[in-house]
Amino acid sequence: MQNQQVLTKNQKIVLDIIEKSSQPLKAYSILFDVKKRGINAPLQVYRALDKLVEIGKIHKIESRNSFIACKNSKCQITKATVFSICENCEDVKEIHDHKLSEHLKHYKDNKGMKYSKYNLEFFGLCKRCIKN
Amino acid sequence: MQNQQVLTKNQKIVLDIIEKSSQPLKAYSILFDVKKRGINAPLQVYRALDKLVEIGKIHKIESRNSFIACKNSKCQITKATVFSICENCEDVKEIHDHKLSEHLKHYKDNKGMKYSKYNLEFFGLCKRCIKN
DNA sequence: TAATTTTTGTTATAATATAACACTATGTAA
DNA sequence: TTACATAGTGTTATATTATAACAAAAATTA
Repeated sequence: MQNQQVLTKNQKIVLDIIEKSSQPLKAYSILFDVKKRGINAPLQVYRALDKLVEIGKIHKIESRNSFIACKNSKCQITKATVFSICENCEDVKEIHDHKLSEHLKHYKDNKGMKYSKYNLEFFGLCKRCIKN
Repeated sequence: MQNQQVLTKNQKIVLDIIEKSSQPLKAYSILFDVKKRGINAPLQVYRALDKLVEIGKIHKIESRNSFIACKNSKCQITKATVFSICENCEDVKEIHDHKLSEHLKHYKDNKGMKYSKYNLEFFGLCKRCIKN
């Protein structure tokens, strides 16, 4: 199972930083944080990020160029992601909605495409930001 | 109606390039193309792109940092976009699926978020690339 | 062991996007 | 018409995001 794969030193360091953050982090902010742990160059971060995305430990929030840990350790959702993003405070949460996933997973168009992956981002205002 | 808004010179030039392309274009490739028409700097392109996205004439493909014209001139879909992307040939198409849009439009989570927008990108292989 | 693959570290650079400022055009309202 | 506000322009500089290329080290495999 790829999700149980052994991580290398750099991959662990980067994952650790991301998992400790409740919110998505940007590559260069990760770089800043990991400099004290011996990672010096952007490429070292990007390589770790690529791998972590590939094995489903983290996801990329495409519209924000940032990375968030996948809390759902059991199911390897590397291929089907749904996020909610508050456009005011930039709070991001991963959504796990069975009905929605089923709907998307089984989506077929009439163009003969074979889908293997999707990414959905909802934008709006979170509870807190609606009030203020 | 904002979709019938009068466009400025730069906005028209940029939109024209994007509409003539069947595939999404990147900002700097647009810049290259419009240099002969008097647009010299990235910012001029990005400003036009921002506006065109805002009024729904074009959409940004977030995972590709590229821009595609909205063919659907009647409905101003600035807020609800669905794309299919071939990971081999990078062919991108906008999907208009009533059932899917309805489903997404009415999606509610239990977090109290108020959604105003979404973007969905499906990835896979197109008909042609499956064969080859 | 040797061969192969993966990861690392490093420097340099490419690609994507915005800040700041002065100026111009356009719209609006007295 | 004038004044004011708003939106767009042109420009230079710079910030941010991401990858190419190469040599060396580590891990894997046969």
